[in-house]
Order: sequence, then C-alpha cells, then structure tokens
Amino acid sequence: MNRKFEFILGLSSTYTKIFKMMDRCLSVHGISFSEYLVMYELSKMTNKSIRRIDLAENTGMSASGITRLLNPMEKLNIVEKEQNARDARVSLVKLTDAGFELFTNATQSVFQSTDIFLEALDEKDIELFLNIINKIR
Amino acid sequence: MNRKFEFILGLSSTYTKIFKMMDRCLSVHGISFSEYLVMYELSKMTNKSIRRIDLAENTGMSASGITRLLNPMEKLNIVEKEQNARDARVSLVKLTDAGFELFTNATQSVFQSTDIFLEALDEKDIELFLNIINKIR
DNA sequence: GCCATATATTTGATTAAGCAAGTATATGGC
DNA sequence: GCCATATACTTGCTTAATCAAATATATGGC
Repeated sequence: MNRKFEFILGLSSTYTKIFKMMDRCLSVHGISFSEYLVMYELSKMTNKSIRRIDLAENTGMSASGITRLLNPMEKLNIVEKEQNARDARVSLVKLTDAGFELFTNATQSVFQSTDIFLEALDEKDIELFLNIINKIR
Repeated sequence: MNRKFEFILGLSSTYTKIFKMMDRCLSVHGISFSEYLVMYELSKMTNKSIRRIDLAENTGMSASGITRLLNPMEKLNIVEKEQNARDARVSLVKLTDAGFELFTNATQSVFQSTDIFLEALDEKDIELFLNIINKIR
C-alpha cells in the first residue's frame, strides 16, 4: 500500500479524534476549538494587536470566517478592537484581560486532555513527530 | 513550552493544509475529501456492502452526516443501496462499478498530490509517523 | 490631485455537518 | 404473543464556515 497515502489517512483520522476531544474539553469554558486556536494566536502577541487578515492567515481560516468568529467574542468581552492610525481599513484585534484569563484557564484543560490523549507517546515520539511535520512545507 | 500541546497544534495546522490540498485535488473529480474518505471505506469492502452506521463509525462522521452525504452520491450512481435480508432497519451501501472507477481515478490524483505535499519526507519519516500515530488510542 | 489598482474587512447566500427528535424494526423477558 | 427497550436510519433545525460581491480605504503613476 502507498505509505504516503496512509500518512494522509492516519493524520486525518487522528485529527478527527483530536478535534472532538478538544471541543469536548473546551465546552466547559464555553468556547470551540476554533475560538481557542484564535485566542492562542492572539495570546502569542503578548498585548499587541493583530490584523484580522493575519489572524486568518495564521489559523488557516478565511477572512470572513474570522469576522464571524470574532463578533460574538467581542460582545462577550474576550477580544477588543483597536484602530490602526496609519490605515483606516484595518481592524486590529487583541485579547482583553478577561480574554487572557479565559485562555489561561482553557489552556489548563487543554493540557490535561492532551496529556491523557497522548499518554501512549513518550518524549522521543513527540520530538520525532514535531520534527517530521515541521519538514512539510 | 508544552510539547504535547505543540503536537496538537502542529497536527491541527498540518491537517488544515492537507484538507485544502485534498479538496482542491479532488474537485476535478467532482467530489469532496469527505466523499473520498467514504468511498475509501467502501472500496475496502471489495464488493461487499456495509451498514451506514459502520461507515459513520469508521469515518468519524455522524449517522445523519452519512445519510446526507450518500443521498446525492446515490443519485449520481456512485453508490447503491442494498437491503439486509435479516434486518429491515439497515440500509447497506456499496460502490457501483462507476463509483469504483471514479474512486480509482481520484486515487491517482490523490497519490500525485500526496507525493508533492510530502516530498520533504523520506521513507523513514513516513514509517516513524505512522508508527507514532498508531500508538494513539 | 485624479484615477486605476490593490488591500482589509464585512455581508449575502450557500453548504456541510451536527444534535435531537421521529420513524421503523428487532430482540429479550415474561 | 406482547411489551419495553435497543438499534438503524432519516428528518428538522441550527451552526460554523466558505466563496463571491460589496464597501471602504490606500498607493503609485501620471
């Protein structure tokens, strides 16, 4: 059998499981895995704001997807808008303090679930895996 | 940084890319990646039919998702229904000859795209990767 | 300064998928 | 044989995401 094909199939089925696990684990915090991933990108900015389009690029979502995902998060005071003085087209986004706290709590749950989900793997497996997927593109 | 967490993030972002690549490569055959994965499961049955619920189980989709996905495929003569003599509840499904041919052609495209996508990986990487994800659950 | 083109974002319409409820059938206890 | 419960599947409704079009603004050539 074509092993590269099995690679795709395996990755696909593993992702399906991980996605479900993540959504379940994050539901207690009232957020979806997509929202968590967006918050993760925002958290990397350490208090700086980011353009929506870069958020889309970094998460692999579409620009409209980002708009629709952020709107309710803004109403819930998880993220806040900022204007760009130089370019009136852009709508910068950053985590609020409450958003950062939510992210921190959610991350605790994520770490727990991840540990359980990947308990069959040792350090070396993880390193190898990261090494391999970082070679792609 | 938590490396297991990076595992999840990496897998997630790699899957996002692979999904897009697959959908693009399969669009010329008029099918989605989900449809392809269902056809793959059906192709493994080599002419035997399979229950919809098992198809759902094997692909990680919901039963209703399978129903909705298969309906148009049946109209297009890609799959066909079969009754189960013993149990009138079940609706067995199998690939038609046309469906099998479509799957065969689509698989050619998938192999090509996969080769390009994973060209940075050598045999050993693939083996290691498969070995690692097979340990999970 | 004006126009053509490019970029950032939002909006309208569509779609794929899920959950929960509904329908049909099967099975085991009595 | 009848009923309660379980199983297989479908349907109604909702949601998250996409693409394409619309809107607003920026930039470079002249």
